Amino acid sequence: MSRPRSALADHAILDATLRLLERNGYQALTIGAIAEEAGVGRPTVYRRYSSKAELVAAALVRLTAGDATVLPVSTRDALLVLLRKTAGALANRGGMTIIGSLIAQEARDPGLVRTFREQLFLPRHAMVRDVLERGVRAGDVAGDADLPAVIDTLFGALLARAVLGEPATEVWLASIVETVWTGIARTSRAR
Amino acid sequence: MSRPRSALADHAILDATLRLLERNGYQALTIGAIAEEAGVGRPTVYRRYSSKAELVAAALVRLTAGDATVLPVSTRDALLVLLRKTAGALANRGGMTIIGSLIAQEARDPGLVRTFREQLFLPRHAMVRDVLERGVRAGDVAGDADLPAVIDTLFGALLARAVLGEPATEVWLASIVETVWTGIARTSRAR
DNA sequence: TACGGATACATTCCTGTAACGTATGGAGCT
DNA sequence: AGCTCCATACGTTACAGGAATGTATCCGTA
Repeated sequence: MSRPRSALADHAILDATLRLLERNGYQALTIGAIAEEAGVGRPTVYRRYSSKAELVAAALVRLTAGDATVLPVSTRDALLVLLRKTAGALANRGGMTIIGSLIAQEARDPGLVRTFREQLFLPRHAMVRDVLERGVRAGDVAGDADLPAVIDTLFGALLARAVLGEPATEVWLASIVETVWTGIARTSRAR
Repeated sequence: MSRPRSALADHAILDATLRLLERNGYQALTIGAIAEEAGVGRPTVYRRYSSKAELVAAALVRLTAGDATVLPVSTRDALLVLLRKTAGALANRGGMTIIGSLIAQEARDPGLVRTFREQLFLPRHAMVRDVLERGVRAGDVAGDADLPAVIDTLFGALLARAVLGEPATEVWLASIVETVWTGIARTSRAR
């Protein structure tokens, strides 16, 4: 009734959570460290979130932040743009640290992992799916192509690269799209 | 020089480490829990390994265990077999828990992550690469195909599927190989 | 003789809550 | 609009509880 929660503290806490999550992963995250990083008292954090999982779930939602990029008309170029964008999110910041530590949490806290998938993965999947479906209608993409499989290979390549610890360079991104686009079978490559 | 270390305890410790690693991930792993799971005193573990990282690194080496499967002559079938095998290793046991938790450890312990890559990833990559190169020589695979990119898409698809929390069914495996093999571009699919 | 299991120990870290005094902003009145 | 009031948030500090670490000690054993 008399003093509202500080929106500034709200923001600082979620921000600090994301920073530390990228740096050290979920398991190494502590409420105390978050409070310190946010320049906030520890009770202030406990006042808002009753558990680390709840706090992280709230922080993940902020990470979505749809940029709404304008995509090229060419299906292939659109795929490249989307892939490049995701690669940026994975590499610049400790994206793989977040993903890895959350996946490892699956057995102990399935709910958190579900939030993570819904917030970070499904939106991107949907975007690629839209592009592919548009491609099918436009005649760029074969009508019998298995779209979910294509999406898995494209995003998966990013994951594989990150797991190997090598950066997703522009050249590499191009060859991934090229590979998926064209296939590798001799007979299918009209050159 | 009078009493040798018990090889039985050696085995039990490494086994217990792997079991707990699959179940809870690296960060949640504790020396005490390992000792208990192995039915061994805690000092017995400390006597062999001076740190958790060292112990896990030793355990990862045991995980390699080359089966040396006989591969089909058809390049495409060989890829499917290799993929299926890796999918089994990823799903049956908490493979993704191990991978995720180790990747999240990259910032704090790069050495451990390196061991993990060398022990678990590079061997499998090499096998796929061999199959692909054989395919190129046999004329199955286009000579200008980007082999590293192909490997990334194949293994990556497994990772993507696991991150999404969906099982890698036989049908799904087939469509991944089909997709990478054939490509998705309309003009390149000779049907 | 050194290992093995059991137990004990000090140390360190995180948790979750409680207490304190300070600051802040909405409600209600003039 | 300007004022006072007061419930409540805030930061700091402190506390008890739990858990893991790494080492030490004991005694039985190969």
